[in-house]
Amino acid sequence: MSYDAAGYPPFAVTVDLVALTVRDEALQVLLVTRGEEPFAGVRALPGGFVREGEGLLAAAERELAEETGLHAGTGAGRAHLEQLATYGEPDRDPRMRVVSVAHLALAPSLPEPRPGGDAAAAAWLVVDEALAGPLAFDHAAILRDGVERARAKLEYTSLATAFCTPEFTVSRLRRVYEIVWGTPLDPRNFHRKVTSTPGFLEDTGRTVADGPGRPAALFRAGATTTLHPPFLREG
Amino acid sequence: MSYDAAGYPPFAVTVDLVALTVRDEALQVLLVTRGEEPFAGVRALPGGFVREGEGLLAAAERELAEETGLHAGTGAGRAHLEQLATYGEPDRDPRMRVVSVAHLALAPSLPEPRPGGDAAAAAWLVVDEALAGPLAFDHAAILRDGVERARAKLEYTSLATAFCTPEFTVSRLRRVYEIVWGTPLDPRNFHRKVTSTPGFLEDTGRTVADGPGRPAALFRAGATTTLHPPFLREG
DNA sequence: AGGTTTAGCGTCGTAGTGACGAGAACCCGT
DNA sequence: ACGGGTTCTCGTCACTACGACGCTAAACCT
Repeated sequence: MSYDAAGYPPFAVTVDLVALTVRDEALQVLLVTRGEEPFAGVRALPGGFVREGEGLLAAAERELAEETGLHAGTGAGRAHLEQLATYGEPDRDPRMRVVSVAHLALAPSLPEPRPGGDAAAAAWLVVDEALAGPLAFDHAAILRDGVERARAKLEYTSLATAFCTPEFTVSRLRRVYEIVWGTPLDPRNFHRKVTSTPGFLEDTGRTVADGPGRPAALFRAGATTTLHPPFLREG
Repeated sequence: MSYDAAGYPPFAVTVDLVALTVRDEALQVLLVTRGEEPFAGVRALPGGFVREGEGLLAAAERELAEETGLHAGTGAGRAHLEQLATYGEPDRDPRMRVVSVAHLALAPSLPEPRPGGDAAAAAWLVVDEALAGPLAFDHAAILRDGVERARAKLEYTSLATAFCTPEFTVSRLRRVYEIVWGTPLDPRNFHRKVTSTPGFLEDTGRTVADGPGRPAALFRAGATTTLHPPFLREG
């Protein structure tokens, strides 16, 4: 035991980011490739040390901006950001005792990420493929927890709109649900559900024609954050 | 900035406990009275430093056992324990940079807590009264988050049984819901709901007579952890 | 014995939802 | 121009879940 003078063991505290988006009809996660040991060359969640005088959410916002250029909040070019869980098993990092506060970020489809920051090449990967391959540290478990959190929150919150651009159609929102949940949904029942939930969608009055078929009405995210009644999976 | 040789600022990491129980027809929380500055004499959530080589959940289990004698897990004399959230604003502790991983513990009604451990006198307090008075650090926010987590999880999990003894009646379970949610529930509809949800309750075949009225059937918690469909508040 | 209290079952009306039909409004190929 | 394909949107029907509430069963109390 090497407690310091203050009577407590020192820890390193990091934030890791589970940044999810819906791209190319698939749920994708932002991963970096590690440049140094341990796990050199292995993919990992983006993250970094929390700085002195910096809050946990602020550190996650900084990491998100460094890796993607996105800022937290709601609105155009903004991503949803929330704390996910904290991982601190003693042996999760072979170098030292690290406690990692994982955060979940949800964003609309983006162009390629900027490979800036201290991280190596960052790229969006399909979640299933990312979980099939090796991930550094306990990041596979963190990613699974993040995906499950996102899936669960689609049920009882309006969080799916965080995967959409500021204005979107009902079918685009339905594709988000289908892709994140991995199950097909009836377009007519889905339309009835989301349009009849008060405060979920806000009509812009305009329509867009995208490919064949009747043009769809354009909506914005409404003020409601929690869905009553919820929108449950697997009847 | 005083980064150490390894290139990261050192943090103290603690676990704090939001231990809830239903006692005397009220939702109560375990609080200690601080013996030293800062906040000497002020009530606080029980907690302490995470030790070297000790996991976060293990540290929470240790704190829970020290303060209440309860052990985590399911079954007789066991409490439900899960991670709640992590609080790490730079100024939350005036002495040093502390990141606190809060945990939520739910337990059946217990005798008075053991005042052992390094903490001062520990006692169960009604949650509303605890929130009315001053609490140390950001513990009021942590307590609010813990109570809200418990209320939300009663909706879609069988967690209410964690507030009950291993064998209990339907009306006892209903009282748990009513007390935690703070709303009265129709006994007949509640009875229909919980007995018709497969896997929620397991009949022991026995009954107990408690006060006036027809004896009630005794149940155990079933294998189901998630409720389908959920049991929603405020229709 | 009769009143009170709680447990447990049943009934009725309504909201929510899955399955599905059908018209509306666009695209495209001929 | 016109018909076929595609998607959006509204509607119908049956079934389930649930809130409100009546009623009987089985204990306790005086």
